[in-house]
Amino acid sequence: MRLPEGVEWALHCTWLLTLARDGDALPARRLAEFYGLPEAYLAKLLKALVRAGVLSATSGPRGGFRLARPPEAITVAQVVEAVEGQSPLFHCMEIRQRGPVPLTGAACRKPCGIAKVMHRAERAWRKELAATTVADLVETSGIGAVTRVSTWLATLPGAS
Amino acid sequence: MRLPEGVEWALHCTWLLTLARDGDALPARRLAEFYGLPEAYLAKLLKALVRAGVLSATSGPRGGFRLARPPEAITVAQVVEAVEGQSPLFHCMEIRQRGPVPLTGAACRKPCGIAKVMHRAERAWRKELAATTVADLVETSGIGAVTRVSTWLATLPGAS
DNA sequence: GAGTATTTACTCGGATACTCGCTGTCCGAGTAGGGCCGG
DNA sequence: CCGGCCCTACTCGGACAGCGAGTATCCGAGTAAATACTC
Repeated sequence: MRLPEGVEWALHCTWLLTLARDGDALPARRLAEFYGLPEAYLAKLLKALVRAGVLSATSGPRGGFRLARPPEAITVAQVVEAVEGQSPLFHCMEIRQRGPVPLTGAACRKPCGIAKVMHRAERAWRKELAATTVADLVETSGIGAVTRVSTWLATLPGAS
Repeated sequence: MRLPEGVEWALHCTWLLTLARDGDALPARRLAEFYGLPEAYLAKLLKALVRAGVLSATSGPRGGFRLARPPEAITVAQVVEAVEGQSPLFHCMEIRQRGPVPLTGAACRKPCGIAKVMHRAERAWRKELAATTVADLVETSGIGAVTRVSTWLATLPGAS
């Protein structure tokens, strides 16, 4: 099993938009160009981020995407959930209720031990993702990564 | 994204084999019957558990699967990895090295902040899975689940 | 009855199709900036 | 020169194909028990 690659793209783009939040909005065309990604599919992901309230979109010339909230209020978990949907990694199929001797009734009110462990692990995973904000990502970015973005932003047509 | 359903099946079967470890080996046919699962596909998963050293298989009449190690020495993480393969949930594609202004050289020796967060979260996930053994699952099982298995095992042809 | 060779039925093991979600793509609706015209 | 109108080009938004991992399945190799036969 593997997390969709789009999660990584969404995180990188959100990080980039944080660095550029004082300037104009960046269209999907530019973001895809910067990271060498397929434009149309990246637009699909950014759309999901807009629906989740992480980004805001502007149509028309000089339009594009920008952060909908300050980066301190955007966690990595929220970006992941925006792309992935909020479906849990583990969904118990209740196979204990199947077969010739099904276990049903009051015995199944509580999840089984396997589901408990999987859910506990998933909570630990999400907790770590929620503990880091996009602002934290920017702060811990290497100086090389930041200057790389600044240099590229300066080459854009609408650079101030 | 969703974990494969086979992970759940493998965990339930390992748990069941722990309860039955004093008796005969259980063939995939019986396990699939008990949980109402497709026999051939379950056999494929059990095969993976054998390759991982979690189960041992015996061919021929009265053959089947049993635990290869005491249940205290089998963690949930090992069962998950046996089925899933040990590929990580998040694999950084290094998109920072792509595009018109690639970031290459010494700046990419260390993983980016996004990869760090994802890896940290994944370690937390695996740590929780490794903290629980199959023996723990049996101990915390409800009495209903245990009696259900005992009742069913008694109906088997080779029941002692 | 005991031992042995044979038969038999049952098991795992690997190789082979099918299905759904992630990936990738397209065109249409909407918007805002720029250009043109008239006053 | 200034204001208003129109046009254009650019953006997002939703709907439509392609591929790979997961799902499902089959048949062959191997084994151990049960059987039949012989002594």
